[in-house]
Order: sequence, then C-alpha cells, then structure tokens
Amino acid sequence: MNLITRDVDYAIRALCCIAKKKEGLYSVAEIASCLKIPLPFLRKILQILNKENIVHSYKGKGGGFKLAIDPDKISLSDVITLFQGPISLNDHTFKRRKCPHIKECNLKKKLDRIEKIMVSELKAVTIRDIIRH
Amino acid sequence: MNLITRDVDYAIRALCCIAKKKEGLYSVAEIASCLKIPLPFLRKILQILNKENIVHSYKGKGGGFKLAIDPDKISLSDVITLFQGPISLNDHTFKRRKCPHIKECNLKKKLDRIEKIMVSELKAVTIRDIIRH
DNA sequence: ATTAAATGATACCATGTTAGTATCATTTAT
DNA sequence: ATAAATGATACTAACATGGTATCATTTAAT
Repeated sequence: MNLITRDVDYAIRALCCIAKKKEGLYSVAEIASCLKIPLPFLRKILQILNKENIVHSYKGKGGGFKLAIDPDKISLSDVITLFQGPISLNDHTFKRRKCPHIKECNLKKKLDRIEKIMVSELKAVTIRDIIRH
Repeated sequence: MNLITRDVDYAIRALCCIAKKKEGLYSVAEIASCLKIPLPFLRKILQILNKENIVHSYKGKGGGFKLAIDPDKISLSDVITLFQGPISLNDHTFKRRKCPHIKECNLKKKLDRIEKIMVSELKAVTIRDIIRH
C-alpha cells in the first residue's frame, strides 16, 4: 500500500526546491537535475501546479517557475488533492449506491473519523514546514 | 484517491457478517447473498482470510466459515495489511535508493508521523467495534 | 457407493491507473 | 533569427484492481 503517488512526491520536492530559492526563476531543467527526476514528467507536474496557481510560469528564454503563493499556504493536503483527488479512506460506493446495511454505515463512521484525522494532519504540514531547518 | 481497496472492504463486511452469527457456519453463498457482493470474488477473499487463520473453513456439504479468533482481536489495520501490504503514506524509494537529500528526509519525517497516527487509529478499530449496537 | 454441496487452488482476463515519453506550438531574451 | 524556455496534448508500457472460470478435493446425506 502506498498512498502518495509519484507525481505528488515529485510535486512536493519541486515546490520545496523552488521555495528555497528566494529570488528569480527556476527552470524545469534545473529542478529536474537538482532532484534527479525525469524532466518531461516534471514538466507535466509543474504545468498542473501552474494551472492551479500554486506556481507562476514564465515562458521564453530565461523563463522558469516561481511560487505563486507563500510556502506556508501550500499544504500536503493541497498537493495530494490536486493530483489524486479528495482524500478518502473508502469511497463507500456500492455500484453507485449508498450503504444498504447498518453495519456498513457503522464501518463508514469509523473510517470517516480516521479520515478526518488524516486530512487535518495533512493540512497542517506545509511546504514551509518541510524546508524549515 | 481511495485508500482501501474493494477486497478489504468486502473482507471487513464479511467478517462482520460472520461475527454476528454466534454459532454454526456461514457459507460463502450465504454471505455473498447477504452482502450482495460477487460470490467468486468473495470466495477468494475468504480463502485468504482462512490461510491467515482469521477464519476457519470447513469443507464439504454443510461446510462454511466461522471466525478463528475473537472479533476484538481483528483490527482494520490487520485486514488492510493482509490484502494491501504494510500501510504507508509514501514508500520513499527512489530507484531502490534512499532519500539523497535532506529536504526529502524532512518530508519523510513529517509523513512518518502522520503514518503512525493512521496506523494506530486503524489498529484501534476492531470487527467487534464495527458490529457493536 | 453415489451424489450434492461446500471449499481449495489456480489460471485467466478486461479495465483503469501509474509513471512516464514524445511532439509540436508558442513565447521571449539575445 | 535563433535558442531556450514553457503550453498543450497524444501516446505507451507495465502494473494493479476487480473480478470470472475451472477443476480438484472434502464431506454429509441418501
């Protein structure tokens, strides 16, 4: 079981990279070489972060990326949700229908509680927290 | 994102079903029809639970399944781990190598903390808890 | 003994997701 | 005009998921 996919992992690392550079732009090539991750894959990831206004991109020679918002405004939860959709332990759909049995609902209650804890913990950790020190 | 796969969901429901029946055996056909889930898939699931000694199976006519251990000894964590492997937010492997950068290690620390919370919460909920009431 | 009803063991398969690659278009500094 | 950068998009191999299908074996009941 692995909850966080590769793109989220790369996105977080890339954001940390960019956040550490106080001024100027960071090109995909630089980030990719710094993190030693595949450049074309990283491009796609940064394009998504750009569309979501988490980073700003600048095209053309000398272009690159910088953060669009403060690193303490970007949480793990934000990045995960962006690439993997809403955080959920169990979607609890049953052929597009809802929980027909009481015990399943009871299971759902238990899972919902744990899910809320997870989400709040993932919300609490920001890019700033990760690059601190 | 959906953390719990279908087989785990079915396994938990099936265990609840079996646990509720105080005495005697429960056949796959009965459980499948009670839960309205596909019989052949459920068979495979119960065979795994049997191999892991969570249920006991009895072959032949009149056969079926019963719990092998107390319902309060079976946690959500147990079932998830059995079908989906160790619970992990991020395996943190990087082409089979370990975290070459400090910031990644820092990310790992943050994730490990949340992972531990998740595991302990999932360990704390048992089949008994789910069928209670 | 025979048969029906149950599980055990496996092999198979369609679909979707993951983790990328590859290209062409566009923008911009020089 | 050119090189260097991102934008958009299409494609793909490998694996995971959520099953189905079969045959073998065991056991209760007749």
